[in-house]
Amino acid sequence: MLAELDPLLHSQLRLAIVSLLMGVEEADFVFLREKTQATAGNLSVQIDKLSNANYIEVLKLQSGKRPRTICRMTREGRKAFENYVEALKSYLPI
Amino acid sequence: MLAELDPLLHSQLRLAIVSLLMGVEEADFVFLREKTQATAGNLSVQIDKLSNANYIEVLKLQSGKRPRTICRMTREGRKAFENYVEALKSYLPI
DNA sequence: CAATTTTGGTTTATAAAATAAACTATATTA
DNA sequence: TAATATAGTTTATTTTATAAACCAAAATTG
Repeated sequence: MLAELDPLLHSQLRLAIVSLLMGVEEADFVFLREKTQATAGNLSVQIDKLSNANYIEVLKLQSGKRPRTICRMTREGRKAFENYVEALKSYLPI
Repeated sequence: MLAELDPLLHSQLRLAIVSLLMGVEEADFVFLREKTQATAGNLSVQIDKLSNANYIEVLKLQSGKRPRTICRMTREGRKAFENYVEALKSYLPI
């Protein structure tokens, strides 16, 4: 009862990022910024943290065009999210 | 979609405190410390924050015996918790 | 086409939060 | 009665979140 809450996911912005990514194959920086309403700086930092933890995979494209940063969940990230959700349930009347 | 998460409740320890209090009429400091495994200092600080926000009501008894700090949810606190749970659902596959 | 603005970010500085360590006062025990 | 334990609070430290300042390339404008 009252399981540990993965601190990497227990943060509003990172949870939002992961929650969005769980629903799609992949999403880019601009999409995430618009959906989360975060500032670019904040989003950049949090994407890095998720990436360093290997919860998401980040591809930085530079194809003559403007840069494009594409994110997607890793298997490890999906597992972590599922664990987080289970852990959360121990706190909630669900 | 992706509702605001009340920062006062989106904290593992405070969420634990509130989650425990939601299940009972009242609980004292020692009970909360044992259940949450928090240090007394940390627990004390977080109880203060919840109390200052009027999410919980705190009674400090000094009846010749050792001190006894009793906490219980306020109506406002219950409402806040319910809102928080609803908001969380926008992030989760529930 | 040169200057300006916009886009898509990163880096760094600041503010806020969580947490533990140090401390206090009373009570209990040896 | 001296030592220890209990029930906390206060303060200092570490960590985290967040925004502001910055940068390079692309698009726009006059």
